[in-house]
Amino acid sequence: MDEFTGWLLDVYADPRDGVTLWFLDGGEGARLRLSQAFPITFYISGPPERLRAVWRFLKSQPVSLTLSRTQRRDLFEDDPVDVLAVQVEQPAAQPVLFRRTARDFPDLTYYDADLPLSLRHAAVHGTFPSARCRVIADEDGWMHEIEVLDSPWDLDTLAPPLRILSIEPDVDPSHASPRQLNVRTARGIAYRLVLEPERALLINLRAILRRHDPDLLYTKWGDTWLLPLLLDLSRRCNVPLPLNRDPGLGVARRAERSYFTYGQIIHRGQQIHLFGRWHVDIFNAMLFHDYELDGVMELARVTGLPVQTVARVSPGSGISAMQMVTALREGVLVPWHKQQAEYLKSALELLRADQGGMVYQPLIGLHRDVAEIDFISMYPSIMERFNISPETVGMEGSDADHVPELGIHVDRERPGLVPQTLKPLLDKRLEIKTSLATMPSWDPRRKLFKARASAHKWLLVTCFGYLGYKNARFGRIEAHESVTAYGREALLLAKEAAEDMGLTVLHMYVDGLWVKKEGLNRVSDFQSLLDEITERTGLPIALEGIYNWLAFLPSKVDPRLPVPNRYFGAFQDGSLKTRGIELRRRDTPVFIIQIQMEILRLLADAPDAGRLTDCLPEIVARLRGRLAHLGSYSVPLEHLLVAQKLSRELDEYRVPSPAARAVAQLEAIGKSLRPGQMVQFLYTLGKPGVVAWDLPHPPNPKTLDVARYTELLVRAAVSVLQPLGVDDEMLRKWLFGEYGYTGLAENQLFPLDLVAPRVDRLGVNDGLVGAWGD
DNA sequence: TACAGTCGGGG
DNA sequence: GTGTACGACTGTA
Repeated sequence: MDEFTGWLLDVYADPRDGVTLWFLDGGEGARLRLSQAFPITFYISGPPERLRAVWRFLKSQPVSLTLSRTQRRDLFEDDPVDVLAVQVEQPAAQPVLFRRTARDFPDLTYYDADLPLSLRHAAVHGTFPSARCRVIADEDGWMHEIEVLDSPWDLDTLAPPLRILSIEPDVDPSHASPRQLNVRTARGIAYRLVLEPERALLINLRAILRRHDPDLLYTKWGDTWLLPLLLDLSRRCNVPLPLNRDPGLGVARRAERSYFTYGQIIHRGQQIHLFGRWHVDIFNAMLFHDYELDGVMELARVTGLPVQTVARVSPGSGISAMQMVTALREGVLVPWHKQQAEYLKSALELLRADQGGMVYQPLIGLHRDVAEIDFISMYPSIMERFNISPETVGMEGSDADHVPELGIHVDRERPGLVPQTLKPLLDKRLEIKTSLATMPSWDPRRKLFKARASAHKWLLVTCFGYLGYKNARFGRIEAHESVTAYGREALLLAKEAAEDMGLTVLHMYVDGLWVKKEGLNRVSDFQSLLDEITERTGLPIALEGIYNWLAFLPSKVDPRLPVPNRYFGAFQDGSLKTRGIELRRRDTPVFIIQIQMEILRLLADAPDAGRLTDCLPEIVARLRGRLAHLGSYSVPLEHLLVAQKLSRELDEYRVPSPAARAVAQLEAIGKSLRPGQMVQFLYTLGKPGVVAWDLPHPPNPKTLDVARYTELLVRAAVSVLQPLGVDDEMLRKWLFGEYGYTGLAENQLFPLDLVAPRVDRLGVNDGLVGAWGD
């Protein structure tokens, strides 16, 4: 028997026997492959005669299994339910057996049937990717004991010394033909491998893989281009390529797909998963740019999902995974999730879709010294504090709480499944943020902590969608309604607190409010309000910042109407916050974004926030410069690209939108794009008015539709100058007239706290801002 | 003018 | 195998 301490890298069902676990030995640095017996149980309920039938069916299957009758707890039932327990000896055989059973007995109810193996292992042994473990194994490679030594909730953990090999082509393969691969180790050893001749490429790459034996292949376009290409070449040239570390297994491919979630279409390229080694394609990973590898590792630790999985899924699946582990540990049955795609709504979708969050009508115009106060992780905090969970809502009890507005009760006595899952997450996020607040800027851990905080943020943001959605395993509509009801109440309580202290509430939006009072403009001035709100609501709250100036914009359709989420402002530290304006949209060309940002920067850096109009001569001069650039075709074409996401197949477009015309050009040369993929194009003169990027011949800059880009520029400029009293006509005169900036008329000079004619205000509403008044 | 198509949101 | 918020805004016919 051998004992060692090391990091767990991976757990997967082995088609040969049991489960395979990979460890990084902390002592010698060896990578060890161990096996473990790990039988899997799933449960079936239904009428007795049907259970007898499925019993006979299962007995006839060529799978080693044990059947028994037992009772288990269904979260949605008061009493334990009678179930047939099916224990399958070989974990790799279970998914196949289950699919076959569900196909032949679709009328029965299945539990614990479709759970990722790593979650079952997490529930039984407390394991998670990169966990430090003490392991006892025999000479034949069978593990006899495993003890997890650290916790995913620890802040300071010893990270495994991973060997990382990054591979990327010299150019983006969807836009050009790569000629070589740049291969690098984390220690800085670099190789350049030309793609042809193919045999040489394979032999070189094989040597590199053997020499460095990486734990992680870190690629660009590895899922969608590189690994499929290498696998294909390897087969054709008959040169085996050890992409897997586990030599007995082939790589796992998952097909590309387009699917709907969060109200929009998403395209996922095909995926290549490896065994005994991770493959992460940073361009096929959702939100990767937000939290990078550190965030991926953190997601794997807290969710228990494999690294290769969390690198590619939305964090929402992570919350679902955590709930499943909680259920498994508590002995609660996990219902079979029939839909594979997740039709979830984010918090913001839900608050608009029905009885949702509080949305207020802001006071249009420019305001000074405004404080923004936000509830921290509002909806998760509410779930945790008020014990909101599918099984606690609607339950009367000795310690039941009354949900505001709804007239239903929430049982506070027994911690719910969802709050139980959320509590450590909320605690850890708070701990991370607290540490970051006191961590000096030079501390090397800052990057790691920031990435972790970002990963946690997304986990918490998406968890609300799972609670509310009826297709979620542990979803229940009353639970989600309770959360939004508590949320509205909290915001109203906060508003009352502010008004009781003599502040004006300019705006409220779901989990934040904007307040001001003459003479208050330091952080300490608002401390008593924060304390008061915390006191009244019991929820954590923070001062997002104090704006030197802040503008709430009117609707372009009806200038009398405010838009709840179209605003921008400059905080006292000089940073900007913008919502809803052109620079926030991903279909806005970089050229336009830069200009809008430049204007905002000038306004944010203005020495006197009370005289922002003093910036106008400089702004107009810069805009004229930009226009001259545009007119002389000296703006880089990349900066003029418009990128839009395809919402449908080309032949489903009923109107030839610019994006559709660009795709048609690409189709004509054999490049087809799937729904959910981005198409890039330039606006050009004449018909068809656009030219797709990625055509074989670069577009002629002289064909650019300068007038159209000018239009976009003026529009973006007016959006941000309008609160200073500059309208479209005025700006055009200054930009295209002989004299340039000629000044605002006396009566147009911007006064402090300029406010548009006041329209009626909206209090609590039904989530639909447009539903009030005429 | 009608309506088709795209966008955001969270920190 | 499934399903598609809602309001603001822009573009086409």
